[in-house]
Amino acid sequence: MEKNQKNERVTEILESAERFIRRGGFNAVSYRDVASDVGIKSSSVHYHFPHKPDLGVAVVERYSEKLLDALGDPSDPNEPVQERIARLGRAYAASLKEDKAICLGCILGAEISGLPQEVSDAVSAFFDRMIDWTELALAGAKGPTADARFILSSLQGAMVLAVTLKKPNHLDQTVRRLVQSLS
Amino acid sequence: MEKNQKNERVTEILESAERFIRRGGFNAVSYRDVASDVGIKSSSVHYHFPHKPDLGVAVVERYSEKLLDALGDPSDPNEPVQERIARLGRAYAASLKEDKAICLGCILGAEISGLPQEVSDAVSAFFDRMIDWTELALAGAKGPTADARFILSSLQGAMVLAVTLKKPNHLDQTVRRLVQSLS
DNA sequence: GTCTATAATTTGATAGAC
DNA sequence: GTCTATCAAATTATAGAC
Repeated sequence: MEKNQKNERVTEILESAERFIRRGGFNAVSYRDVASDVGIKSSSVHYHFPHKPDLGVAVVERYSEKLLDALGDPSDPNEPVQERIARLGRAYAASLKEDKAICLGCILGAEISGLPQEVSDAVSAFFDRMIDWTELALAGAKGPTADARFILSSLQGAMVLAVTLKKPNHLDQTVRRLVQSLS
Repeated sequence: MEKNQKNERVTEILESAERFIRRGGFNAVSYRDVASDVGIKSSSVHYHFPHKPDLGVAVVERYSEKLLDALGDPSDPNEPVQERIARLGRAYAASLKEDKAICLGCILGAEISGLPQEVSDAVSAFFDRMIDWTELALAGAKGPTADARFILSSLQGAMVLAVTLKKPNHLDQTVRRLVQSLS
């Protein structure tokens, strides 16, 4: 009953930090901004996350679990392969539209060589987990797009183009294209 | 003979700034870093580019012309469609391996909502030009991957995954996959 | 846990001499 | 064009009171 609520304040901080990062990258989040967003002082944020890489890693790990949780079981035998990949695409599309920002992994992946090591390691681990999920989802699927890395990186790129050109539909079209050529 | 060399110093500054941006994003470049990289003082950089958005826009525009120059004619009738797209892929792959950094458009596209307006406009214009080139290159090509935006965004995402997982080959594999399903 | 206060550094930017 | 000198603001981070 205590461990269950997982610390309310920490969650608020992580949610705020995630928003800032997803809009402008790791350098676009600051202790002051997060603090005033949450309604506390920056020193209080330092209490929970002493150094900035700590904050970054926690944001990535929380995001990773949230997303994989939402994706659910990749190998439900009652679900055709196409539907599994469509589900992956919908998860990205939903978060793109709700938050009007690209995937956390995508922006931090793009900045990877400028990140503190601990954070970049967490981002790599996130991608590894996404690849595992997608490989399971694909099972023995065939077709020109039937590759976990290809599907994932195409989705990442589609999000970048969607926000850059302000065409959120480009992501949906990409998902359709990827799914249709699976068999 | 004066206008031809286009100002040596300005070029050095832009090349340095491009390197910093491509490694860590727009906030990862600073007047001081660029200055010491080039061997001058930060105030001298301000002389050429008074405000940071000026620098950002100039970097993007130079990159855009450099890349489109390297790509050459998208509609040479002696060249099959597959070869045109393979050429596009090789251009990205070469710069990924040489500079060990992703495309400038990709990282700035990912950060787009955190950029100064002038810079984000320049990035959008860059993508528009790349889409134009690719549409011309595709002509009336058919196949599940025969779409300019799909190809471009898949390449962008492939670069992100390639640097994140430290697998530069992922980009080459993506190019192959995109090309093979064109007809 | 959160606050006030403060330190040390970095950043974008300007004034004025050469 | 480049320099020295300088600034105001922002940033990460810490010490200590409540």
